[in-house]
Amino acid sequence: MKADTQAKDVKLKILDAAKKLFAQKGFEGTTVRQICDEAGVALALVSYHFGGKENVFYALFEAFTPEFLHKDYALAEPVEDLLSLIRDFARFRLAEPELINLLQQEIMMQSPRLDKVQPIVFALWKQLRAILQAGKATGQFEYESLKHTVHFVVGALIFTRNSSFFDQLLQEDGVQTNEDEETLIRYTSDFILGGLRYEKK
Amino acid sequence: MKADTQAKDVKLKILDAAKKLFAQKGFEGTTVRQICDEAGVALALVSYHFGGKENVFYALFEAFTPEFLHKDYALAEPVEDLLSLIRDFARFRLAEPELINLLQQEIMMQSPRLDKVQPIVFALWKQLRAILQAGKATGQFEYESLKHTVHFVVGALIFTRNSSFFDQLLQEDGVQTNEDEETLIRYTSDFILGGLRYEKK
DNA sequence: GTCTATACCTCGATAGAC
DNA sequence: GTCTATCGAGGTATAGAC
Repeated sequence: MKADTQAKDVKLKILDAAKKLFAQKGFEGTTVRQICDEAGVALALVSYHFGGKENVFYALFEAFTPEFLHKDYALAEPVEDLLSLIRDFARFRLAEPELINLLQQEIMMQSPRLDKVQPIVFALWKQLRAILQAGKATGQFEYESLKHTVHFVVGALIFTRNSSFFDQLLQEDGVQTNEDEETLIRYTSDFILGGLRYEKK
Repeated sequence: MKADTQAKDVKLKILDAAKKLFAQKGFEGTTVRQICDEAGVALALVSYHFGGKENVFYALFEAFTPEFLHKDYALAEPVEDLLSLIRDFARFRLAEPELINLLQQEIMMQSPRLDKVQPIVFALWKQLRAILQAGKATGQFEYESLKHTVHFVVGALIFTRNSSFFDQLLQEDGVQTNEDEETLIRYTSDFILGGLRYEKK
């Protein structure tokens, strides 16, 4: 019992460290040593608990995959559904920026590890795709290419991040830092709905 | 003379191979051996011609940086400027998808190599930022947060790519493959201008 | 379960023949 | 200028003490 608890703590410490480092330096750019140092545990424990660096990666997504990915949007109200999806995704991105970051890297480089993670992302994007189709059918959304529109929406959703790289360039305006979750969601929804030519009633 | 020509060929072969591999597997995930194999040259030549793997990376961006980044948009006509920028970027992305890919990876993971490449990207985004501001001043663009809007636009611009990862999911509709450059540019412009609530005259 | 010490491999870079 | 052979550093994974 006590042993189990200790093990869980260590596993969690490793996962947290790996999440941070993978996002920062990529999977290949991160060493097991760095992970264990960051976690404050011995080098051997990654292999002991996970069976290798690669399995840490997979465990990361199993542990942190959000529940909303399994949610089924009704498609009866495409606008409402899209707003829900934007909100769900924005919240996940705010809660787990490193995971989004890492995922985006892996997608970009078509990593071999993607095979196992693909279903998770696909679930979300298939829903987005269905919502966009439904919205076009009801005449509420206007676009020509479904494929490209999914790209645009995903791009807008995923790229909105607090990267110091950007902030260097972009901080120097209205100084509206510390905006809350709801504000960010509104900005995102406004832009995307505009891109879909949805007219607010 | 002949020696120079040969050297140039080898350097170019290495750059091409590195471009492809870096985009595919990331900088850290690519080995010098892989680069040389892909280029069909001996292992030692990366060090001989470039002085190390890291310098191959920098040479890549010096060699392939597009001229339009140095273009100055007039800002008298924000809509026209934005359309030009979208067009310029889309063309670059179609011509050099690997470079965009690699750049995005590096940005995501805030790589130490970014310091030397940062100015290139900043040049473009600063222009985008200025155009968005100008368009808001003339009342043609409508948005609340400049910072987030830049994010959205960049996201839409950068994420539109022919990735087999996406196509798996998205190929199965109108079967409008092989659309040309102009069509892609129109889709992108339509979405972004919509997001900015620009009303076509 | 956790640690240290180490085996074994592959990395980037270079020396030296051609 | 280009090659092969090799060095030293640093990678992952594991054996064995505690």
